[in-house]
Amino acid sequence: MDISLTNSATRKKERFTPLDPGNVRMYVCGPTVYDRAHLGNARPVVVFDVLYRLLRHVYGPEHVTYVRNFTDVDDKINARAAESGRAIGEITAETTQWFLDDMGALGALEPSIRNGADHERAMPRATQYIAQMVAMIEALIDKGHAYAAEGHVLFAVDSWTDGYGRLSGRSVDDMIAGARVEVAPYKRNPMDFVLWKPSSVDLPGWESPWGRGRPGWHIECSAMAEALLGKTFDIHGGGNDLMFPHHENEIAQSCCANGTEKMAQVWLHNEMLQVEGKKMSKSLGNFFTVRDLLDQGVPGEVIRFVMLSTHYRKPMDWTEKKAKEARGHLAAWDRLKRHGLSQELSALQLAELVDENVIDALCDDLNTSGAINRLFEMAAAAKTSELDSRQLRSFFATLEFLGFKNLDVERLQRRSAIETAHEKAVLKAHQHSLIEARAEAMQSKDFSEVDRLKAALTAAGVEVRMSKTDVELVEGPDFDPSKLEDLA
RNA sequence: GGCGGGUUGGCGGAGAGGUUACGCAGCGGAUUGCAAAUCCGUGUAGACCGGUUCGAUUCCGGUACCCGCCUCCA
Repeated sequence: MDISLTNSATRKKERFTPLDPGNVRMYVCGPTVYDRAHLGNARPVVVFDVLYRLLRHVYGPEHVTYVRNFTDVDDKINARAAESGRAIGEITAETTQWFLDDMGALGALEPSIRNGADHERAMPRATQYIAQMVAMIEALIDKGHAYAAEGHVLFAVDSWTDGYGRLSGRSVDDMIAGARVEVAPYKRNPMDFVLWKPSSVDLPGWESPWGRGRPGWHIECSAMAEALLGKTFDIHGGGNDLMFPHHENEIAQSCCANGTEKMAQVWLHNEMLQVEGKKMSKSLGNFFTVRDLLDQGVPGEVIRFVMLSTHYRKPMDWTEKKAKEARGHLAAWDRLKRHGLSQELSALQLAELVDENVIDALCDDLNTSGAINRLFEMAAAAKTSELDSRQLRSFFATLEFLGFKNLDVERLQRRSAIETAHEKAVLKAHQHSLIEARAEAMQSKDFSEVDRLKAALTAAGVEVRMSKTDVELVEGPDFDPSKLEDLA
């Protein structure tokens, strides 16, 4: 069961061989916490969640470490605090929890250290690693890769011309030619980037050998990755817009400070997300967050399905139509589950029931759309099998493995759980009267009473499904129980 | 200007050098008191120009068009 992945560093699909199969280590760049995650932010989370699940399946959950940071020191956060008058810590804590809630709704597992636990440590906050950043910057200065100037510390790209630009396929000369970088007078080379910058009293800052200041962007990932995963680890992931400069700079910092050849063995980058064929942007008015969709009644599973239906290295287009189709598929599978499984699968069963063809698809450079196609095949076979058949159990185990646990896509539109329970009892009563009425009507051939009940139920937003032997009542999105009160 | 990705049937979207992708929609049928759900069947492809080959949508080269990044927006 070999995994192959397209390594951005070599631009080739390569067989994945962990440095230490006993501890496969992956780092994914997490959010800067100043606002709700938008849909584009969700893509790498979902993509790398699938990879995490695959690695756990192949190497064992206790042999995989997945780290994803929260960057909670950044000028965007400072700006947000300044304009809102709120405390920075309040903003970052709130936004961090939003992120966890929203990504959890998408079925994403929380990162963890090896044993599937220790989520807190696997989601490090930049502000908890300032000391490690300072130490790394000092090492860079000692080795001649960085210099202090006017309260700043800068990385000297000319000190590492062999390595700098290798990931993104640019040379320092090329970049200078079309440079749009800030040309600060204290920079030796215009491409030099900030490792540390001075903070005025009104900005967050930490004491350092270069005075009170704060870290530049990039250094937090280098420091946290080293602290939690070591100087060289297996996989580093993120959106492809991070390839330059963020990842390029991370590599420069880590390799030069640690004296290593590589920061990560494999670099993975997902393509960007579009909305209805266009880049998502505030100016086009097609910008929305994951929470916006959830609030509109689009469940996380639908978002996840749409995300996984496009390969991670291709642009992914979010469209209403795709969301609608995804909802339809999940709803059909939910019906299949209610009729096909008499009980939930145990955790023990889950791992062994995961379909090998789905695993094979994922092993082939994370071919998630191939995996979904396999799901359709499995569903077709499962449909015609007996109650609790292996096909059915395997199908739903595989769905759960892929992060689709709750297939009830209409649930967001319904009332709270307590109300739902009450509604179920009400519906049960109506279901019985409908069954009786129909039985009578079958004899008398007078269906007026059946039609009356059915019409009333439909008007109240209940879907009435009649089969030869049974009557099923399902609350639809517009279900309003009050409309059933005067129904006899 | 530099770097990278893409172009498949009405739509979405894969794999494979030669055999049905699949899904949605459409159409036909079965089932059904009606309606759902479900089942069966079915048409439509591979941007353009060359090359390699017995044979390419699949490999190689070129052209056109589209898109992203290089602007701390993932």
